[in-house]
Amino acid sequence: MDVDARKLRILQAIVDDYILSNTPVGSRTLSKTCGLGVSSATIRNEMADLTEMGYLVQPHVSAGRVPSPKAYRLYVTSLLPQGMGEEELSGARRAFNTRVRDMETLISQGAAAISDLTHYTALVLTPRQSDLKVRSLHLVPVGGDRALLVIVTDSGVIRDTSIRISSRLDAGALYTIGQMLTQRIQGMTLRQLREALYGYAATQDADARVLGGIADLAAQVEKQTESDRVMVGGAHNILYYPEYADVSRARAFMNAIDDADSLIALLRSQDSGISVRIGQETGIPAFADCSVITAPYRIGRGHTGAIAIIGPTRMPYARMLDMMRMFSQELTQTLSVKE
Amino acid sequence: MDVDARKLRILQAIVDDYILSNTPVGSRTLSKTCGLGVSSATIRNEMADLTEMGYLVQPHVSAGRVPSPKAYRLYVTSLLPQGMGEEELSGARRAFNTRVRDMETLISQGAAAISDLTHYTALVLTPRQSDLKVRSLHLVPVGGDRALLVIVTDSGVIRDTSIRISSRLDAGALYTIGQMLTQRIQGMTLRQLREALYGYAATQDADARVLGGIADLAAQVEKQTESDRVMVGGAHNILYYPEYADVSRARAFMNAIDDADSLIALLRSQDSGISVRIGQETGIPAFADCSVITAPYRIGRGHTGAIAIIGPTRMPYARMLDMMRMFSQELTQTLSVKE
DNA sequence: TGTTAGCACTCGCTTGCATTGAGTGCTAAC
DNA sequence: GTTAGCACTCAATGCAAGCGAGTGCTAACA
Repeated sequence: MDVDARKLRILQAIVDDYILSNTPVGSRTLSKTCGLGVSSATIRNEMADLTEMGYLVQPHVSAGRVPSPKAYRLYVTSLLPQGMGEEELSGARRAFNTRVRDMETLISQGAAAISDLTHYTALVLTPRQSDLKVRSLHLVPVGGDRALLVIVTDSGVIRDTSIRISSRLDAGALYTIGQMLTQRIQGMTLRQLREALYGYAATQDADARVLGGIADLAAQVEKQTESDRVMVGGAHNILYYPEYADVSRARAFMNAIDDADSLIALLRSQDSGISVRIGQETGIPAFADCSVITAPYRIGRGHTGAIAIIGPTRMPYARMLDMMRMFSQELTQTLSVKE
Repeated sequence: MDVDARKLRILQAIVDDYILSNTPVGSRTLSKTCGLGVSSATIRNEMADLTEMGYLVQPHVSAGRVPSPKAYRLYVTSLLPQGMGEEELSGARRAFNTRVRDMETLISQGAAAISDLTHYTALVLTPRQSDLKVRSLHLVPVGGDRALLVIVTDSGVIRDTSIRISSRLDAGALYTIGQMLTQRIQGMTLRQLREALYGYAATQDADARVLGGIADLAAQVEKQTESDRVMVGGAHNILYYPEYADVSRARAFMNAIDDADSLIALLRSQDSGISVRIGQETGIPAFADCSVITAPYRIGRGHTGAIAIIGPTRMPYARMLDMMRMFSQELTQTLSVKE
C-alpha cells in the first residue's frame, strides 16, 4: 500500500491535532479541520489504511487514532509545518542572550534558560575539553595546604579546581611556579598536559617537584577534562504535561534525569547536526514516551558541546527545532567571539 | 482540661503511627500498639478530649484521627522518641563526609548529599560573606578582555568571578596589580572592600585606575557578597510521598522551591540553633503542609550559612533532627579545619 | 470515679450496573 | 472513489447498594 499525498496530509493533521489536544483524534473532527473537503467516512477509510501501515494506533476500538512513533518520525522527517515566525524567534533570541553571555553563565544558567524558554526539560553538555590547547596555568594560594589551580585554554575556558600542595608556598612562589609551568606546557592539549604531569610526577623532575601535590594535580586535570559534565534545567517542567499526571511516571522520569552518565551518552551519541530522537530511539527506557531534540554547539574550531530538550513525544517539533537551531547558533557565536 | 501523662503518651503514639502509615489512626489499633494496656473505648475518650483541645483532627466523622500542626509542635518540643542509634548515625556521617570535603563541594554537592541521605528536599544557604576578612586578591588573565578575579578570605573561602578589564594586560601586570591591591585591602571585610573599590573608582586613584573595570569589579564583589545563594537538592524526592501524589500539588511545591528569594528568607529567619517549623510556621503558603528543619553551620568564627530539609509535616522528626544536627557539626568542623 | 463492653450510627470506599456518547467498521447507494 | 446510514464497541460517567473501619453514647462494672 502506498502513502499518497492525501494520506500524508491526513497524517500531518492528526499529529498536529494530537500535539495540541493530547486526545485521540477522530474522523469527524478531522474532516472539518484538515481542509481536504472530504467526509468523515473517507477519512475513516484512509485512517484504517494508516493504522494498518503502523502510523496510527487505536487505544481501543471505539476511540480515535493516536500517532505512533513511526508517524512522528515521518512527521519530523518530511511533514514539518511552518516553524516559528521570525519576529517570535528573535524575541526568544533576545531572551536567551540576556541570560547566556559567556561560558560561565552557559554552564550555570544555560540549562535553566533553555528550559524556561521551551517549557521542556533542558540539558547542557559541557564541551569535551581534552582537545583544547592550554594557554596558561596559574596557581593561587587559598590558605592552608590548598591552592586554586586555574587552567586557561584556547577558547578562554577556565578549568579551576582546588588542589592540595605539600607545603606552605606563598603567593610569589606559586606565581613563579605557575609561570614556569606555563612556559613548559603552553600549546599542549589538555590531554597532553595530563600525560606530561604524570610524567613529571614519575621522573621527579626538579622543577615540578616543588609541587608536592603534582599527582593530585594531574588527577584533577584528568577528572576535569575527561568527564563531561551535564547540567539539567527545568526537570519539573515535565509535571505540566498530562502524560505525567501519574506521579510514578514522573518519578521514573526524574530518576532517569538524575543518571548523568546515560544523559552524557545520549548527548554524545548525536551526529554533527541537530537531531530528533523519538521514543525508543533515545535508547533510554524511561524516555520511551519522550522525544529528545539535540543540537551541538562549538567552541572555537574544535567541537563541541551539546544542548538538548526532552519532552513528551507529542511535541511541537517545528517550533522546537527552530528554537534549538537558534540556541545552537547563538551559543556558538557567543562563545567564539570571546576568543 | 489538662494534658496529663496518658494523653501525652497517646498523642505520641498517634503521631508515631501516622508518620509511618500516613492513614488516620483509630482507637482499636492504638489500644494495641501504645502499650498502655487500656481498651479502645478508653482511648476513644482520651482521643475525644485531645480532639477538643485541638491536637487531633478528624478527616470525617467515621475516620481515625490525624495529628494537627499543634500536635506536631508539641511532639517536636517535648515528645521526641529515641533518635538514631550512634552506629547508624556514624554511618550517615561517613557517607556525608565522603561527599562534602570543602566549601567548594559543599556548594556544588552539599544539597545533593543531604537530600540523598534524608530522602527529603535539601537546601544549602551559602554563608553571608560580607563579614569575612580579605586575605588576598588575585587576577588571572583568561583571554580577550576578561580576567578571573579570585578573592581569598579569612576562612579560605574563595569568591571567583570573571570580570572585564579594559586593555590587554598580561599575566605579569595582573599579578603586580593583584599584589598591590592585596597590600591595600588585606584585613578588610568584604563589605569594606566593596566600598573601598567604589571609592577608588570615584577618586580615580592612580594605582587603581590601571584596572579599567574597577567599577565592574566592585559591582561583582557586591553581587557576590550581598546576595546569598541557595542550592536545592533532591526537589523531586517529594514525589515519593503520597501527600504529593496529586501532580498539581507537586507542581506548587516545585514552584515554591524555584523561588530562591523566599527560600533565602526562610533560611535567614532562623534563630541561632537548629529549628523546626511546622506548616504555617514556615510562612510560605506552598509549604503549608510541610515542615522545615533548619540548622546553621559556621565558617571560622563569624556565622553563618544554613542547611535545611523540607518534607511533609508527617516526618520522623527525631531521626531528622539527629541528622541535621550531625550535618551542621560536620560542616562547621570541616570548614573551620580548613583555616 | 475511671474503665470497659456493647450497640447504633456515620460515611468514605468499593463494587456492580445502566447510561451516554464519541467513534468505528461495514454496507449500500450515489 | 465518495458518501450517508446504521449497528456496534467501549471508556467514561453517574448512581445505588453494601461493606467496614471507626466513632459517640450508654450502661454495667471494678
